[in-house]
Amino acid sequence: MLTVDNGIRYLQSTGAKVTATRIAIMKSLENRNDHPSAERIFLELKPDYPTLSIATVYSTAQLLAKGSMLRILSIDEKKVYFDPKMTPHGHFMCKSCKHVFDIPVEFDIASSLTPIEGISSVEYAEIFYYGICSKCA
Amino acid sequence: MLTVDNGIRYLQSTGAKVTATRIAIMKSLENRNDHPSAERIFLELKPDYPTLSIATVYSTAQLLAKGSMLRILSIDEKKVYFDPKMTPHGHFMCKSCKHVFDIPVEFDIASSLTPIEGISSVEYAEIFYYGICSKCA
DNA sequence: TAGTAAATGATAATTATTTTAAATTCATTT
DNA sequence: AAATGAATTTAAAATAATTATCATTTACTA
Repeated sequence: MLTVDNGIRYLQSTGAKVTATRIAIMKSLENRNDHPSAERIFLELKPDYPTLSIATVYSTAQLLAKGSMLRILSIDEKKVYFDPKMTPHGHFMCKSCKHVFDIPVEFDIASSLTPIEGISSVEYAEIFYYGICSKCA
Repeated sequence: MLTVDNGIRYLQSTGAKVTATRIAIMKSLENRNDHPSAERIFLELKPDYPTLSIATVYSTAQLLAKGSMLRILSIDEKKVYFDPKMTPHGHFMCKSCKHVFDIPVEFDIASSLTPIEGISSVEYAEIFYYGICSKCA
């Protein structure tokens, strides 16, 4: 789970530096169950961190994703969404308003994949559902 | 299934025009089991259709997707891939070489989703696996 | 086959993300 | 506590995929 504490431990374990900016980004991500874009994180932090650059949001997210503390969803062709909730679940995106909902999944997706010719290793899996949400219907 | 004949019937059924360009694009997509990008289709057709514009590739693909003759995969955050194989299956993408493999799926993904608060209708579902392919391992 | 709405093609515009290079900051050593 | 060196941040420019624009062409209907 992504918490500031876990994040700091992860950074230290890899020799990366624990900076105020990284802590701020991790803090804004911990305990969320929505799926913010890079810009949203950037805008939320901007008031308190006026010198924050959006490039740093992207690079920190990639760092956290590498440590499995964050998932970067390519559920939409336009932009990427971050998901700090690392327990297994799927996602539904409303094609109209682009809102992303969490979806419970009963089966273990990644290990539902039996060995297949040409594939060496599976890191993770995603289930994406697309449709229309109640508000947009 | 996307064939030129089915595509023409679909276009006619919606009142859309059956143009030489659209037929060419459908022809290049029918019977494929790879996952070409817009640029790939464009480059493949360019020699025979020198005036083809990539904008037309995109718009025709969207048209075909609307008629469920094609799926537009957002498996990668960088670009979109077209998949003319409409029988249910999942996809694996190698994070290194970006190659996309078809993956058989036993269960019916879209209907595995029980009614959920806030969701009105589910159009389709995707399972994406990410990892490393044998060539890149 | 003339009229008309739709499609095409070339190019410009848009936008998310990455790169670059200089400036800053962190962690460590003196 | 100051100095050092490497990693990080920032601001801006670069990149690249997709979409919008609009003049021209085309397909279909009457």
